[in-house]
Amino acid sequence: MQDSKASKESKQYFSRELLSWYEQAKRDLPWRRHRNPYYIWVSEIMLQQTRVDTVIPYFQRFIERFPTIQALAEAPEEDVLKSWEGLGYYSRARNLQAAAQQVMERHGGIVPDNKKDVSALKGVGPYTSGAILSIAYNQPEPAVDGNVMRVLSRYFLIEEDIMKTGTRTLMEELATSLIPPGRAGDFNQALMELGALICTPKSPQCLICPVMVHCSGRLEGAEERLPVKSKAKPPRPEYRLVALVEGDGAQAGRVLVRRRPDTGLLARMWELPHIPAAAEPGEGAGLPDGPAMDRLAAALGGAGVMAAPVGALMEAEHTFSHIHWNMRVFRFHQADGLGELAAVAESAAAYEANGAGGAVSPSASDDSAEYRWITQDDMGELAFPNVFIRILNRYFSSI
DNA sequence: AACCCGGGGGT
DNA sequence: ACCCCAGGGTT
Repeated sequence: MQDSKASKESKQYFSRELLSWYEQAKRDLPWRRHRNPYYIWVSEIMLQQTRVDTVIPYFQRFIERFPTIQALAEAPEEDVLKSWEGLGYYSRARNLQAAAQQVMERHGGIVPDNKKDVSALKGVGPYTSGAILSIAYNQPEPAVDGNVMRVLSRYFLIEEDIMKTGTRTLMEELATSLIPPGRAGDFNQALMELGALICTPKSPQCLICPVMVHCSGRLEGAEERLPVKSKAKPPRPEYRLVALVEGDGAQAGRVLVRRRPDTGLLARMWELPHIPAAAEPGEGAGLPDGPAMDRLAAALGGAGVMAAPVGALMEAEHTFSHIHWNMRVFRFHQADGLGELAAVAESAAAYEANGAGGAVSPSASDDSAEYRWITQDDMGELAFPNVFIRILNRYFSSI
């Protein structure tokens, strides 16, 4: 094993000094105020890929709204998604509620305290199961996240690529061997706390680090170079045309939104209607405004909404880890006048005649999405990804 | 073990 | 522009 080079003394020193440092340095975080397994579970799900400072206000609102596992299990999914709005990775919210229902049905409303049952909860993987078992139940399970891999790779001078599965297994074994008897919860949190406060990705604060004198990475001058991490694939660009349709008549003052499908990217979130601009970047991305709006109008017509183009509104971007959306937003006005309807029908006909329709936009028959006309106030009840909140807020504040 | 999925904020 | 954040799930 890689860590066989590390002396027993070095490991004992590490665990002892780290724990001692944590006692006086630990932050006062909302989920640390009680040892409530539900709070710890919720916090660990929110903390997946998300910084502590971002999570704190979300955690407090979430616990106020869903104080118990039962309350969460019985809540409308819409409310749970709304409370997650802006945090990202929305499947975490849907999985968390599904898992709360699992806990109600299979475990009498009590977060299970064994690895098999905790790991079976939706959205709970190796890291989160270890975190729950150690922090909530003080069981000697490792909780290896990005912080822990950074700290361990530096202290023990581990050069393996942390993106590889085998490296995480190695880290889990090492982390387990470091847990002081009876102190699993504090020790795991201490590791992560050190990574968050001292052993940071860039410019680590080695001079105030409680374990500096035996840190192999520091002694080798390698702390800035570690951990070794292979680069991820760059996100692929996608170009999308977005419609902001202002309502007319009975819908005056409202904007058209739709709900995304039950599965896949941003599942069940609300958004402005949009269509792919082109298969090839450059072709449709540079489409002149007129043809772009014609294509959007035709797609809206396919969804049963007659709308006349007003003009370009703004551009927006949205980055996922694997996709980068380049969005051009166009303003439309709901058309119920005959003249406008004729114009829409004409552009739709031209669009279909060009044969551009089938591949890039839903036809009337298969666009089963749910559409709604909303006011700015209605945004308070529906969960939108941030990019659409930005667009909607810009629009509503401009009129 | 490799690969895919997936939002946002800090610097 | 780049980094990376208290990862999970599927194949």
